[in-house]
Amino acid sequence: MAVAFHIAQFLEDHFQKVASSLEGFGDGFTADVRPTEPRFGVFQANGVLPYAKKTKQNPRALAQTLLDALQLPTDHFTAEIAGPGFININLTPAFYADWLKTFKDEAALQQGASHIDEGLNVVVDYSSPNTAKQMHVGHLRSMVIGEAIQRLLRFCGANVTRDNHIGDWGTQFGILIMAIKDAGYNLDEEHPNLLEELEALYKAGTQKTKDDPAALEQARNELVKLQQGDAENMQLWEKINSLSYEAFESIYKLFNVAFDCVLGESFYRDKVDRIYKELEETKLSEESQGALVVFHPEHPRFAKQPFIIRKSDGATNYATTDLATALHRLEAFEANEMINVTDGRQQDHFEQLRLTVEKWFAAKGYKPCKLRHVWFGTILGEDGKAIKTRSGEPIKLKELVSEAVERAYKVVAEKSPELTEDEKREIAEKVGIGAVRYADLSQNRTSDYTFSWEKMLSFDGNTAPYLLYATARLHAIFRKAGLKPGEGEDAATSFETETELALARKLVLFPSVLELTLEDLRPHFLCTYLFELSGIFSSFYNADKVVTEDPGTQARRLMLCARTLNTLETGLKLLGIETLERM
RNA sequence: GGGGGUGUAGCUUAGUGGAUAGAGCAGCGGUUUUCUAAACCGAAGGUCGUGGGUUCGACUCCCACCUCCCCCA
Repeated sequence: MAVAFHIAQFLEDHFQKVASSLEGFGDGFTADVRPTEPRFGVFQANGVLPYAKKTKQNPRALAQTLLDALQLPTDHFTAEIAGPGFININLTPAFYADWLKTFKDEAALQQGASHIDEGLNVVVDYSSPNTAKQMHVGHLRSMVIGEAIQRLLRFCGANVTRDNHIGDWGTQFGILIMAIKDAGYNLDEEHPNLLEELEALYKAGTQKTKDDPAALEQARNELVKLQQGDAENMQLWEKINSLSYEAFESIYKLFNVAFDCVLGESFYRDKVDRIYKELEETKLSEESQGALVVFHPEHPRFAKQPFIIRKSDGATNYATTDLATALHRLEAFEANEMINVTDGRQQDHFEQLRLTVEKWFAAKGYKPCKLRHVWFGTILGEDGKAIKTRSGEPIKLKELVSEAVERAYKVVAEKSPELTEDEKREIAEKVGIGAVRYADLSQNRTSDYTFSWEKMLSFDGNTAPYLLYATARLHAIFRKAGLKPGEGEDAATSFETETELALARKLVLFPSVLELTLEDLRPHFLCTYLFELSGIFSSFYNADKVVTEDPGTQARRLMLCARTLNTLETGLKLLGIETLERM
């Protein structure tokens, strides 16, 4: 019999199948198999309890009936009834060995996971900065969480389009173009700090429009000219955008992020007429106080609170562009799912968008598409308020990264002075950026979290350095043994010690964690798992010597090390974190 | 005013209706002639914001209230 990748799923299916032909069980029964605490076993089926209650049967007797009928292969599973009617399932050392031999490397894990989201065409919209501005700490979470999510989906078999929806068509361009012209600023010259300078110009321009009504008028004129396609303003706008894109790329390179599709809001500006036409003809939109809006009568709030798709002055807005974007994604990518990764303040907007798109697509007979808003909380400073620099500006990502790398470098230089300068630099970069990234991903995305250099760069606790250290130690074992991971396992004897079994147990739970992480697109579940795995490995490492006299013992421990390393590296890769062989 | 989020140990936090609420930091006590001690082991620390309710079982679901954050007018 082939070894199941997702053991909990396999057991669930098996329980269900057996129960369906069993007296005492009927339609409402679900076995509810899930990982449990080590002291109870590997998995626990809780479903008998509520079912017995519902059908007025004795839960323990019912559990016994089910257990008798299961006929699980005893060399692989042991099961027993506990407490009021839980069924605890344990795995045998032989099963662990079989599973670990089957799912031996990243390709095998991916193969196992690939059916989870097979056939799903999903567009993930993340990062999405505005041009003419530098990326700052407010852009961190969307980029980091979005990247992790798209990697997870891809790993699990989805056909993913990574879409960076750039804010390149805002009203800020009126002021900016005015300021550029006033200052005689030449975009064709070399500007090492271009975006900083544009930001300064924009700031000065904004102030000017506040002080001087003539300037405000001028800014409006520049915007109108741009929107009408004035050659000079278009050229300025294009230049600003292309230079902004270059700056974004340098950040993406640091964070190892790339996109399949990079389109600005401007791309959709000739596509909004169709939106108006279709929403009007399907009677989803209506005029309200001069604006074109969509109400959702079935919704407690959006029955009254309008989704404004054309303002009373005729201007389009985010809603219009987002609707056009949804249509484009449906038609260009045949998307069945669209994911937007933004902060939680936009929940209303995306809920209205979702409702509108669902009704609109249905009315037009388009293929239905699931819109998901993956939102996240705020990054707080140590004072408990949204993080800022001392002067009150958001922290630039560029500066955040240099500080992270610099801080990591200091630690590396102190802890591992024997490494070459190049090695220290490389380690500092991976540890620094990995730390920032992991700090963000390891917490529930819907919570706000407190940013702390000390905590994220600490080598204790649920941090990137701790996980990276575990991978470095694993590499060291193989280096010392003169083997590659995966080699030297043939003579493996049966897992024996408590720490070996604990490690094996954790390793086979990887698929359950993938499933959990994917369900709500919450990467912190994967982080918690990797942290726990590292902890169990560290205990094992401390208790059980790998390179040892007995060939059978050494072989089986090498196998555990190779799988732990593979799981850690695969998991970290899914989070977008680069791993190390030494640190 | 309406809505959303949040509240768990001194601090930062995890927790899928399931058994005795888990971690990490800080503080306390141990472990190294042994594959990286950036580690490991142990003890201590909790009326899970408050009050009700549903349930065999509630940090988890429902209702009310309170705190802080945010969104919409």
